[in-house]
Amino acid sequence: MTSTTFSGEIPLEARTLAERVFQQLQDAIVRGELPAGSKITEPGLAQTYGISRGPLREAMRRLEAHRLIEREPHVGARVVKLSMRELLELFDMREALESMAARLAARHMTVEEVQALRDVLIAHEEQGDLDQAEAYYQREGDLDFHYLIVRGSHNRMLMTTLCDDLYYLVRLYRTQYSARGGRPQRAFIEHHRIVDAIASGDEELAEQLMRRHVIAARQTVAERYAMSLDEDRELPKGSRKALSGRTPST
Amino acid sequence: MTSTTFSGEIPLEARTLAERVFQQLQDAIVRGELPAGSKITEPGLAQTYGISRGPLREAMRRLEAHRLIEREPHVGARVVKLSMRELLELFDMREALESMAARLAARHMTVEEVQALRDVLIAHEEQGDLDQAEAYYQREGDLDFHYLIVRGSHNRMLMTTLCDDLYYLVRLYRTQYSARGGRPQRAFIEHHRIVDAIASGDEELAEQLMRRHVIAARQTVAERYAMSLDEDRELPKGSRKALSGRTPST
DNA sequence: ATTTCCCTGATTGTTGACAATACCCATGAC
DNA sequence: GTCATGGGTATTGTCAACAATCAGGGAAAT
Repeated sequence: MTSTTFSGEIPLEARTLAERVFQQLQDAIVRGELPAGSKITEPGLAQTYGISRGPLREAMRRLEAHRLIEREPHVGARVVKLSMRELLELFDMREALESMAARLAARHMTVEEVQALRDVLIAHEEQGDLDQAEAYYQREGDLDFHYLIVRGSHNRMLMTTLCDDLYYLVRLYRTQYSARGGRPQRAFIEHHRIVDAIASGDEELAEQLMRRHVIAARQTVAERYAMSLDEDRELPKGSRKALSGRTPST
Repeated sequence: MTSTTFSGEIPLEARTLAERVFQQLQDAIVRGELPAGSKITEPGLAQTYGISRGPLREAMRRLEAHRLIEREPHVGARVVKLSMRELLELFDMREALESMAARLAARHMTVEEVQALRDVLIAHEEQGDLDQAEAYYQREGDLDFHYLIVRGSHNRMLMTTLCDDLYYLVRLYRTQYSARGGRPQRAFIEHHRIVDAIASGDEELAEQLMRRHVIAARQTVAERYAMSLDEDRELPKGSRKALSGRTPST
């Protein structure tokens, strides 16, 4: 699979060069092929992708707007490097927006959409039992769950903000901190409760459950970070492998 | 005042052409000089601003990312036209993000920042009493209030999303529907209560008050819209002057 | 030895021209 | 009269070359 199949919108095989290279770069960044913090040089990338600098610069402008790269005039661009502070900020954004999405989903989702949501949950669990090491699908499956809820909100602005912006940052973070899905069983339970609330049309409950779900994930990340700092203090010269292994799925 | 003085970030006199024309276009769209729905042609704008199409296209790509224009490949771009549905979606986004901002502001704002907030409120009220017809400053003053709270959240991601994206859409809506600030006295009261909650560090209350504040504004818009539809039905051939006059300030 | 200055190389910003695509309107067939 | 079809024109997409700016290193002065 070359393209992500994630963005929901049909790729339409990208009618324009700038569009295509934008998607390719977005994917490359999120997958870690372009490492976080690495410098991006226009002639280099232009040659790599076999295009001119014109469309490339337009693609970079879009990446900049999506917060995936950072530019400084006359100096250059680098792949964004999420600090822990920014990661926690991201969780606050998700708490606000996804809880709203859950409320709207409880209000607007059709029975077919709710069924699709349950199907994803089931597939997600089977995948998790089947091959726990195959974290890639789990990660995507997890985001697919959240993604379906956001779509269920029937709020286009919310959809683009979350799916086109924030979720790519989430994936970038998971790549950057090599975060494989953690605390799966608890997340599964929470997912089920959220779906039930949505299915029963209980807006207030759906919002509240999603809010706590995101908060719990945020807290786990914060605690793991504090722990990694403690380890660093105990082993002052030790190689710091930040937040490796497992971080919570949401 | 050429530049908006609103975006908070120091303009730095825009080191690059693309940056400058982006800000100019952003301002022109929000102020209604480029009418909503009007087509944008690249050679035309390039000549208008005296630049080449290269930087112009980069600026347009940024405007597209900020949802101020809409592009279709090989066809062209037009200034976005906010439908009532999208406007209500915008209010949902604001409810989610600004209530979060208010909570974070109650947690993080310094006493100096709270004082600046009170100063803006006072100036806002004096302006409102002084010259009620001078709606421009009132509009900006109102947004400045919300803007300061968002800054007080000390969450950069929230700041850019609200101040760089959503608030420009709010201003565009106000221009598009020629919405002069309405229900001022009630909004004033609500603003004061929000500030008091923030000053006392009551996160829960600040969030809740801001949420209701946005919801009230949303509801007023929705009611006025329904009323305008009724008028249209009573006067079937009548010229429909959508939502003219007064819409709520927030 | 350290600091300052300048110079060189490379990268970014900008431009104008060329190619491809889509809209518009006129022409013709039914 | 209405609809399909074709060419002309304007606009968008892309490219390669030119100008402006910045980073790094070396030489000279203190």
